[in-house]
Amino acid sequence: MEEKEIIAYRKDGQIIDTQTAAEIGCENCEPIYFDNSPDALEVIRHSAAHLMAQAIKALYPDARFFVGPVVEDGFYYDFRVSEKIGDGDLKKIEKKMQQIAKQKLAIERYCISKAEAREKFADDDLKQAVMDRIEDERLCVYRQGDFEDLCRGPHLPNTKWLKSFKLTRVAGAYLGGDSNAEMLTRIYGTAFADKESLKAYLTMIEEAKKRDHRKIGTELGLFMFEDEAGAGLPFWMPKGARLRGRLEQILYRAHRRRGYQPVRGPEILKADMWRTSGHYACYGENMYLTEIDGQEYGLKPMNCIGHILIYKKEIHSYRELPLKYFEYGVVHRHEQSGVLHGLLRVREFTQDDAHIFCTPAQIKPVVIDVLEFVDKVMKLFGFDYEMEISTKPDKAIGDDAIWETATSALKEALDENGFVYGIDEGGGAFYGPKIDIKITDALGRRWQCGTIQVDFNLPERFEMEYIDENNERRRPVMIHRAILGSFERFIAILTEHYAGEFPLFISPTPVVFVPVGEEHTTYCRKLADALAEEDIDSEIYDRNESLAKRIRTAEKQKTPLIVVVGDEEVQKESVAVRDRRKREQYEMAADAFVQFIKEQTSEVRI
RNA sequence: GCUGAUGUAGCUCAGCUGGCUAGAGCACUUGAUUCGUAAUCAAGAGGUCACGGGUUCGAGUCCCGUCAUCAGCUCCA
Repeated sequence: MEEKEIIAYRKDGQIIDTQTAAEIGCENCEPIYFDNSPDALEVIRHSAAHLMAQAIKALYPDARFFVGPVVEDGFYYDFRVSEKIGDGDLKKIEKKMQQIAKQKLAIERYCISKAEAREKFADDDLKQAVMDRIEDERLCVYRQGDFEDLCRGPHLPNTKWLKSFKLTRVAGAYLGGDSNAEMLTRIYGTAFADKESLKAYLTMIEEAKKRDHRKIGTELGLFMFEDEAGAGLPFWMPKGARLRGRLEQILYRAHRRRGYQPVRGPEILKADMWRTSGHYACYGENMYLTEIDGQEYGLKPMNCIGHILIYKKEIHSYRELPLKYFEYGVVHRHEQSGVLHGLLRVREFTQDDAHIFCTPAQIKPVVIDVLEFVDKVMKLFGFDYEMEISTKPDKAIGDDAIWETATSALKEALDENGFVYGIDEGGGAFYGPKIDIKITDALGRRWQCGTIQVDFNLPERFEMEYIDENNERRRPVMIHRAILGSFERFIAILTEHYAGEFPLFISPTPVVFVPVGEEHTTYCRKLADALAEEDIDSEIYDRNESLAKRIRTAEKQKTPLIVVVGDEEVQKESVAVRDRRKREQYEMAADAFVQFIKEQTSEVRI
C-alpha cells in the first residue's frame, strides 16, 4: 500500500504549503494529503489556477493577469488579452495545461518587499492594481518554469500533481467587481485529486441540468417565453397555470385562517405616489414610467402603496392591530437584460405579499406568527431553510431606539423559536431591519425567497396613524412580508427541487385515466367527472395508441397516479392505480379512489 | 447594462471551406389496428433558416445592426 503523499500542512488554523513550511519551520503541523479533502482541494485548485495562467501566457503572450482565487467548486482567473477567447479555446488551453503539468515543474516560492514587487511588475498595470489592494509590505511570488505570479499561496510542491482538471466556462468579469471598471476575461475551471472525482462532479452538473426548470417547463408545457412579446415576461400555459392555481388556493386559505384580509391595489399609480414613497428617487431606474393625460404614472414595482392607501381610508383603533392585508400582487421591475433567467428572474412577477400594520410592541408576536407560517409552508414542500437578520446600515432613518426595539424583536422572535440564524451586520434596508429566508433545494443550492421587513419609513412618509388607548394619534409600524417571495421564482425552485415530479396536491394533472379499449372510456369519463366534482383535475388518454404507449406518455408527463381501466375494473367498479411515488400498482374500489385523492389534496391544509 | 457564445419545424438537433425544390428523430394530423402497464404500422402536414440591411452571379452559410437566448460579471423576489 503506497503511503499518501503530503502536499501541504495545516498550522494554527491556516493552510501553509510545503515551500512555506521549509522556510518558517513546521511545529504543530497537521499534514494535508493529496486527496479530495477541502484543504487539499484548496491547494490543488489554487495551483490549477496558476497552471491555467501559465498555459494562457504561453498561448497568448500579451496576457496580463489580475487575480485567480479558489471558489466554491473550482477556481477562476481574471486576465486581459487582446484576442477574443471563446468556449472553443478552452480545449486548447486545457491541452497546454496538460503539457506543462507533465513537465513536472517544481513550484517555488520567494518573497520580496512591496517596493521590489512594484519595480518587478512595473510594466503590468493589473499586477499594480492587485498590489493596490494588498496591505502587506512583504509579498510573495510563486514560480513554475518560466511563469511566475504574485501570490499568497498555498500551492502544490510540483505541477505533476495536476492531472484531473477541467475548464468549464469563459466569461467576462469587471475588474474588482466594479461595473464602471474595465471588463476582463475570466475562465472558470475545477480540479480534483483524481479523475473519478472530477468525473463524478461533471456528472452531477449534468444531472442538475436535467432538472433545470426551463427544460422541464418546456417538456411539461408549464410556461413559455416569447421573443416577440418581450424578455422576462412569462406566459403560463394551461398546465403551469393549474399548478400555480393550486398553490394560490392553498396559500389563500392559509392566509385567511391566519386573519389576513385580502385587498387589491391598482397596477399603475401616479408618479407622485412613488415620489412620496421614495421609490421614484431610490428605485426609479427599475420602474416603468408612462404618461397619461399629461400626467406621469408608474407601473408598481411593489405593492406597499396600495395597502397603505387602503389602510388610510379609514381611522383605525389600536384594537384592530395588528391589521394584516395580503395580495397576490403583480409587480413590474426593469431588471437588466443580462440578469433575466427563466422564471427565477423576470420583469413581471407576482408576490405573495402582505403588509402588517402594528404597534412597536407587537413586532415580536407578529414576527413569531409569520415565522410559524413560513415554517408550515417550507415543511409542506420538504425544504430546508436558513434565516438571516440584517441590521441597521450606516445610512438609515428612524430613531436608534426604534431600530433597537425592532432588531431585538426580530432576534427574540427567532431565538424563542429555537431558530439558528446568521447576522448580516449593516445589511438592512434604510427603512428598517429584516429577516431573509433562504431555501436549500434538492441540489443544495440556496435561494432567497421569503422576507420579513420592518419598516418605519413608509408609515412616516404617508402619515399613517392609529388611535391608541388614550385616544391619541400614533404612528403604526409596517411589516412587509412574503413567504414564497414570488410565484414565479418559487415554482422554478419547486420544479428543480422535485425534478418536475410534483406532489399530488399541486400536480397540474394528478390523475391520468388510461382506458384499455374504446368501450372503457365512458367509465373513465364518469370517474373524471366525480373527481372534477371535488376540484381535482384529470385527463383521459383515449387516443388511438397502444396501451403501453399511452402509459409511457403519462409517465413522461410525470403523472402522480395513472389509472388503467379495462373490463375487469368496469365490472368490479374498481380502478388499477399505478403510483409514481410508491413505484407500484394496486387495485382499489372506484369510490374509495375518489375519496383517497380527496383526502390527499385536502391534507395540505396549512 | 457589460464580456463572450448562440439563434434552422412545436421540441432536440444535422446542414463541410457560400452552389439544385432545406434534412432527421420525437411531437402533430389522417387511415389501418382495439391492444392489460414505458414507444403498433403506414401515409401526410409543418420552416419568409430570429428580424432588418449589406457583400456576391448566387447567402441557412460571410459582414453590420436590432431582438432574443445561454454562461458569467454588476444588481435583486
